[in-house]
Amino acid sequence: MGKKVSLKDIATKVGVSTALVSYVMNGLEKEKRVGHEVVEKIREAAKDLNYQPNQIARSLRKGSTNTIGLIVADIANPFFAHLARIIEDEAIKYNYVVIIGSSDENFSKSESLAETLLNRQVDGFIIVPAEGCNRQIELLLQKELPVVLIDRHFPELNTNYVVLDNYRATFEATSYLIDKGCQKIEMIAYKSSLIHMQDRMRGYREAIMASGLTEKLIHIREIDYHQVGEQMEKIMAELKKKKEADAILFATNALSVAGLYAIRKNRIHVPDELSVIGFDGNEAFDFFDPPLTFIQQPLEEMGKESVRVLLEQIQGTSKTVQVKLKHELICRGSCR
Amino acid sequence: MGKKVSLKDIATKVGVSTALVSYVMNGLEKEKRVGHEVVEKIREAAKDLNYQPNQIARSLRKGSTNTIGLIVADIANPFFAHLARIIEDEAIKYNYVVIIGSSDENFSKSESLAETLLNRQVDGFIIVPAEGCNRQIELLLQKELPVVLIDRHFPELNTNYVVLDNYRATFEATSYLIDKGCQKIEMIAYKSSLIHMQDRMRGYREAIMASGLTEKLIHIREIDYHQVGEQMEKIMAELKKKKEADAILFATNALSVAGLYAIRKNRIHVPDELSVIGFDGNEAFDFFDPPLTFIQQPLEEMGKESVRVLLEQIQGTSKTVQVKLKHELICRGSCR
DNA sequence: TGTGGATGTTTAAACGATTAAGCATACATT
DNA sequence: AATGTATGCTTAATCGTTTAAACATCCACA
Repeated sequence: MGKKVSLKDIATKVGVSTALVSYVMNGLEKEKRVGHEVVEKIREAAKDLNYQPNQIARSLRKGSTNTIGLIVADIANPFFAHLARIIEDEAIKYNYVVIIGSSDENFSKSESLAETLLNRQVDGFIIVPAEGCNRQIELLLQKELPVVLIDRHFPELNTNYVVLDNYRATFEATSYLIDKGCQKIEMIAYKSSLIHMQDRMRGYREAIMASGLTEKLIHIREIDYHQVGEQMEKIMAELKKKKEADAILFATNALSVAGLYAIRKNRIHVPDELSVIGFDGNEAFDFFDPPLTFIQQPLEEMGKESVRVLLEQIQGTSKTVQVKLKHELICRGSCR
Repeated sequence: MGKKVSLKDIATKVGVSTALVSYVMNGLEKEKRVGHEVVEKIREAAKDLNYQPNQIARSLRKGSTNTIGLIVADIANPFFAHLARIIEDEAIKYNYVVIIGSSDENFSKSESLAETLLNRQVDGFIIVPAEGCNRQIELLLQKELPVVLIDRHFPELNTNYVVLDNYRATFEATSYLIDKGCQKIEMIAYKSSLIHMQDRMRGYREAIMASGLTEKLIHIREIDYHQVGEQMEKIMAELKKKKEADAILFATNALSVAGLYAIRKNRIHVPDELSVIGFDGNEAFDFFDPPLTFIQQPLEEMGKESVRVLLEQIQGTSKTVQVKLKHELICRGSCR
């Protein structure tokens, strides 16, 4: 491996100490009063030798790595992939690099990921926390590590977060269905104590109550994260047979997609037989027949904001930032 | 920030030198003949203090970071997102971490990404090279940096790569269309000199020739990467009007999706009016009506293999590994 | 002639780990 | 008693930066 060029090489070539070279490389030549000619020579030598600073050495010395650890549920999920891309682009603007890990909604995987990233001295975390991550997040906070939660948060923990106003999103989506004349609206959600899921359920529930419909019409199906396919299949088969619902509201992107598969398989006609609202944009929604009406999250804003907040924390603010963003209901043909 | 625990802290607590602690932490207690009791004490202290090695310091000293740099075209693209996930999972098994960057098919972005990653001393690269990256790849090779190209490669460069057998994929897909009775088959590809695109075109061309159809039926539309939407729109509108094609073969995932949008917008009926074959699996393909027939790449294999090859290179093999994987044609309703 | 302030440069410690080389002791062998 | 060797531990250099502190000139001014 053709030996890398170091500060020392430049110093030797120019005939000065490494300190001067370091100053010049960091643009401190004014402040540190480096002579004009020397500055020139160093610049030239650096160019000649094609010097590239060793970030590892720099990190060790400075105690910061300009690296962000990003933990998502699954980077293969388009929602998180898109978010990751936005975060990556935003981070690089500030000379930060992102290391991504997927937790699969599993808190012990999440913990071990965080440990790995910590050992690599990331300067801060952006985390989509899994169920049961409370303790892990608390530990990070105790160590005074900059953390921003995203997509979900823990109401009992005083953390920074950037999330959707989930309550409002499902409240409005449900109200929309009711306005369209739906009465027997079911919600399909994950079985999860996480606040984003709870809020989505609450929005649905309260929209029904607020509309004057009877409480008996509240019907939430909670699906296990690891058995989405099977359970969804069952639900849809049942719905088809018993015709006990006239609308469905899905609580996440993955659930929506799985639901659409099952709807199609059971030949349920949308929107005649069933009105449907999905969560998060997705190409699959566009090609479903009819195109799906869905709750759209402001991904761009969410990603950028989370980076902004994190960098602020890294810079050392003590104030906690909690952001709730507004959804947009994209109306298309899947509601009658 | 609650000061991190270092080797020194353990050494002090136990009353030995850091060398011994390092040996024990790295499981060299046998080889380096560390006393039994001391080993115990060190282990205990490490546990008590919850010692976590500082990877940065370790990297600086060892000259390797256990980090892989992954450069893809766009991590928000499901194809690359999925690939990234597989690579991430595989890498972590070997205690490697992955830093991902998106080049947007832009060679200068790709170069600056590589530089950023290099400064962070990644041990090797897995790269989906953009057009014009030849020079960049050559430079990396000159520096004897482990590199594995993926998805595409440069035939003039003797690099490691793991790619699809693209020629065969489109050859067989085209033959399949011909067998089904299609005669006026068009291919929609990117305008690109990259070998994967060229091979895909060649497969299409030669399949037509091989089938005895006239050369005049070869018709490839090359779309600019940055104007996919507009150009696709035009093409489909034209096809609809002039009815000069009875089948279409898309050359990539993104083109397929864009194409499907345009097909739908122009109310072209598949497969009656037009048979269609897409590239790479995608949820959108499933919900298109009818579900799309497509060329499926063995993503899992591609990702795992690329990591395997890269780690081999990092370990210091001199042999070059070039892998071509076989596609699978997933037949569904989009070809008459 | 000495004091003080610019100006320009070097020295050396530090970050936290790894590791070759050296030191000390105990014991066995001749 | 002298030598060899196995055992157990320490020392200190090293990786490539950063940066506080010290040092060395030069010039001005009283």
